[in-house]
Amino acid sequence: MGRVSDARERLLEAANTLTWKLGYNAVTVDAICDHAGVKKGSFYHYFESKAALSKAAIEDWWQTKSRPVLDKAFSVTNPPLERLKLYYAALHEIQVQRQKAGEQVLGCLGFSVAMGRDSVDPEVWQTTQHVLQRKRRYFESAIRDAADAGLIGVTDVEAAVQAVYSLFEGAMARARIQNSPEPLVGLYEQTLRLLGVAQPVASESRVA
Amino acid sequence: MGRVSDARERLLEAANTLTWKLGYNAVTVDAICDHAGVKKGSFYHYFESKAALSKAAIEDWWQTKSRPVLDKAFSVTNPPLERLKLYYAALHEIQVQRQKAGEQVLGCLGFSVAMGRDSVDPEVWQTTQHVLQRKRRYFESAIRDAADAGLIGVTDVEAAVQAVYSLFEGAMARARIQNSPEPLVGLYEQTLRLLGVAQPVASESRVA
DNA sequence: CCATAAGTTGACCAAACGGTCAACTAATTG
DNA sequence: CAATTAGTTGACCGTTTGGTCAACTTATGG
Repeated sequence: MGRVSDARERLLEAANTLTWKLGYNAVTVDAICDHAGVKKGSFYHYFESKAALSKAAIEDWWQTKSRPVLDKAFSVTNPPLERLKLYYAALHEIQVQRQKAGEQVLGCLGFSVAMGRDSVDPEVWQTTQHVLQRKRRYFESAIRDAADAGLIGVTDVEAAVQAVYSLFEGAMARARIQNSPEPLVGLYEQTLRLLGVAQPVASESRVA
Repeated sequence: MGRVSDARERLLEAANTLTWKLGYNAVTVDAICDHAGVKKGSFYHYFESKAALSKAAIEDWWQTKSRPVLDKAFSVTNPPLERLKLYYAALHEIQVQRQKAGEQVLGCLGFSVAMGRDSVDPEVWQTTQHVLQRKRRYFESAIRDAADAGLIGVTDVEAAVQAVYSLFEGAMARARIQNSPEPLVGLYEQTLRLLGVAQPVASESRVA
């Protein structure tokens, strides 16, 4: 009964687009409404508050944007290390496409919002934490699989997971800061180094 | 002539303390004034705008907080790789001390502000970019020195610098997000892996 | 000792903020 | 074809925002 509308979806999309670009605090309810072509009255018909919208938007982002890319790259049908390679390639491609289209390189939405911490609504922040955790598990499982298969030369697997994930998020964050996909180039090769995998062109190593 | 005052310094300090914690956008002029014990009228006696204060504060932060730590750790009297180790140890110690004091782990001020990009005043953002660049040069020079001394097993030094820096900033950012110094643990050992330096306990490596 | 420059104050402003609401419109379905 | 229900609208509210200002206070140096 009653009429139907996609205003809710448009609000979610607008919230993510703007938050990705500007961060949580800099995005106003008015701006989201303008971008979605929805009047403020309608906004509060769909969401209790700006924080409630943001929570739903981030969860939606994860389900519709992040997860599909992760699921595809980290499919267990791919060899463990190949999963990382595919994921890096996919993200690099996304950023390159954005740049070609004259848009900005924005890195990882969840990470950017999570960086806000105290200036972000606690529930929204918790949502980003949850999303980030789920993403990290893809890395963990791939690296554990690689370790089980004897593909990597690492004794402390947990430490390696942490390092690979830090390297990845650091590179993504720097890509945002520099507005360029450049920090993502060579990420896979560097990850192999962290994992103690010999490079295509082997290099000697000495004790410091 | 006229009277003297340290209000300017108090404003710089307050701006950095609050911005470090809350980010650029979430910090208000009123909050800075309250924290500094300065009335708003006085604020605009010293600074043209919030952006002007932030610019000056970040530059002050670099000169008084960041640089001294960097200069001490990256002193050329230390062996190249030891410089990185000392710097990581110093930062880790700072965060541990903060935690012990019941305060929050906040990572790198400049990086957090730079992540804001579009929501930050352009001149303020440029200032953080400049500071971040200067910090990165410390890494670069240490790693180049290590390469020249034949201490590392890496062919593409520039790529190694990028990776080490990404790993470092990623770990710092994650420490902020998790409110814990934990991601900084073992950073040096992981950096050695990136630089192709054999670990204390050597491990085999195979081709993937 | 007093002129003057430097510093301080609180009241004030327009704009922007998140949020509310009662009235209105239009599809759906019994 | 109602009656119901979901969706829409724009005016409105209190608060907070960055910023202004004229009047006031106080150390200093000539």
